[in-house]
Amino acid sequence: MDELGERKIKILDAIIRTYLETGEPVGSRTISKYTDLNLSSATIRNEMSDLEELGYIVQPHTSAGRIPSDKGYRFYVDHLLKNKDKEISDMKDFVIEHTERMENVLKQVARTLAQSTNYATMITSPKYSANKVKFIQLSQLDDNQLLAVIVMEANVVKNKIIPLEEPLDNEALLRLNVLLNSTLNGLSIPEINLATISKMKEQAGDYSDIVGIVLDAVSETLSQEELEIYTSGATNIFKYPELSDSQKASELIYTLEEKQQLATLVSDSLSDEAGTGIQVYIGNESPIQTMKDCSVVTATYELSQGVKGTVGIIGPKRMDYEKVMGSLKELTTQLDGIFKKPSQ
Amino acid sequence: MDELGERKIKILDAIIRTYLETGEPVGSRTISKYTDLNLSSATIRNEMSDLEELGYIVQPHTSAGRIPSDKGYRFYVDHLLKNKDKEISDMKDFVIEHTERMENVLKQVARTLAQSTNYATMITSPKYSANKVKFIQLSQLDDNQLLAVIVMEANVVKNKIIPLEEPLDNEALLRLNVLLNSTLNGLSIPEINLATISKMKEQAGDYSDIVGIVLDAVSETLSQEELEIYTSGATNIFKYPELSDSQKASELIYTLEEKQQLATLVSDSLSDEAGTGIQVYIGNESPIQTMKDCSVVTATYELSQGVKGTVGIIGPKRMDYEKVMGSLKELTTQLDGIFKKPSQ
DNA sequence: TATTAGCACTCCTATTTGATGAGTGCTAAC
DNA sequence: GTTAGCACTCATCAAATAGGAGTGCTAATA
Repeated sequence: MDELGERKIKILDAIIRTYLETGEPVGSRTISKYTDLNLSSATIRNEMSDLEELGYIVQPHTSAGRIPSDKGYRFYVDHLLKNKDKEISDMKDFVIEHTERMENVLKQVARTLAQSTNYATMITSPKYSANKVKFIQLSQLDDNQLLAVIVMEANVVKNKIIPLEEPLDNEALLRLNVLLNSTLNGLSIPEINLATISKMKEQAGDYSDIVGIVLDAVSETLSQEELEIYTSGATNIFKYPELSDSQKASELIYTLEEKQQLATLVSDSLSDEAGTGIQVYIGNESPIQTMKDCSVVTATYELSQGVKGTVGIIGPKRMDYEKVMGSLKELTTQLDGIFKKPSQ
Repeated sequence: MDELGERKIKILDAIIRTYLETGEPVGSRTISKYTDLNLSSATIRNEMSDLEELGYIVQPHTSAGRIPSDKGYRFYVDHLLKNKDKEISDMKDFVIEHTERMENVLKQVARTLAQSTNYATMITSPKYSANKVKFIQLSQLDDNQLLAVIVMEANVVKNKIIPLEEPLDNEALLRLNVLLNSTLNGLSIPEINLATISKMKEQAGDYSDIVGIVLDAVSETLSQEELEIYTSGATNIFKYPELSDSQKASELIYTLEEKQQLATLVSDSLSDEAGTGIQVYIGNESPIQTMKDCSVVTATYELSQGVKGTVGIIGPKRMDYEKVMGSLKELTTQLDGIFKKPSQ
């Protein structure tokens, strides 16, 4: 970091900012005019030569201007980005009806974010692992089907239909319901362990096998922990020529469409370290191979009680980091409010 | 149709089949050798000239071979396609776990179909409008929230959380449950009309306002009738050069990602006319503007009792119609079985 | 010593040119 | 009615060419 003098830093900053705008390699003459350093292009050339040797910029080919390397971007993001608190005004299109199902809210968030940033976006459903069981109910659907309804603290409702050999009588159903609720309510998923289960089976007496089936279904349902991922704006990548060739575009869009790989961005991002909850992956820093020519910025949004999700933006390396990080910060604070009301 | 003699038809057939394979304009010499007509290229040329005048084929430019026009493709699909009952063997990769939630099954179907055809695919959730209410249950979630669970005949479960001013006592809850079930069970959505509703409110007595809220919620939930559309294999279009340029690819993928426009393919397809339930849109025949360079083949799958959905394949005009239509026919019959088991 | 002007050099990009070849349309002969 | 022959068109490709942006180096300058 200190290997750079103040002047070199200014020049690097200028190079990167110019490149972010134009996407073209930037030459010494441009910098000479762009900055207020009042230096001739020749001097700039010397400095640029140094910067290249230090690995902050690279030349796509001899006699071309310079473009930032991953290291350059990294330096820019870490040290040069002024986190001027973005005018919040232009982010107010994040007014989202929060009466809808969560699924729709998340889709809408992804879409809005994609439209306002012109990058591809992703958002995951929140992880409820720390969430507690609030209410369980078994009902006799018909002679050989049982319906289990499970409600978690955050009002997330899950259903499971359980096939049955023969119908349960009313009394048994009642007993099971009481048993399930009294035992499981208030427990989070990791807290439902073998001991709890065997104790329940014991108490169920004649119906222990049914309890077994039900418990299996319940735990299966709960631990499904389906990390839903929603993406939007995949086609925005066509706005950036450096990502638009068939090969790259196809791979990238495929990754966004198939989604599983995106999950790797989540776990990393949830292990938040800095204060902001914002992570930036530049080029090969990303765990996803097909995104080596992209930058990915992820943020963690947190609802109540450790219920966390991830929202991310995928764009070219020369993305507008300032705007993106501002948008994400803004969004994550807003998301908090959106989920206050009951939703499925 | 009868404007074409037998020989012209044979030549048109040969042109189209050759073009489907190669994607290149096909010349008179190729046809002269390819067919068993034993005609010289010169004769073929004359015939091709006629075919062009009649609008079945076009020349991309002077001194290029001919490619089929939309009219040509249409003729091919309507008259030349031998519906040889495809060897079913190679379609057996449609083994799908049917224990999963329907949403996942549909996603999986779309994915599998995309992989096996190398085209983009879409599938809609089935329309349950003709489906009947099987079971309704209200439960007291906590002091000011009611949980409504509605199960339809096909075991589709819906939940709705209803905010409440003050808790209901147990007896009232019981009465409401009985009332709801006895009145609504067995009714399909269109059958729940104003008369039914006002009658229910009457019977509810003191709780008529609560019944109102519940009914609103129920009907809202039921009529949500969200036509979910799932797509897959969007990036397959990059396998066809004629669709791969940035502009077209971007528009197409956007349409597939945003999905609403795809709904227009559904309503049309549901108004089935031919016996097969398979519809083919060639180029501009499609209601979707961005698909003017594509062909779209849709099929209607029908579960029990008028519960219908649409599955479709989007590819280049020179798609393998035989294979595609075979796959769809095969798939729609198989889908029938897949949903037999309970699913959410 | 740091800066700058000047210049040769590199190499990307766009444009031109010409050769090639596939394919056609037409005419005349079979 | 069919075919051979031939002139013509036009996309495609490769090589050649010119232009220009930008560099690195050297020598002069403050």
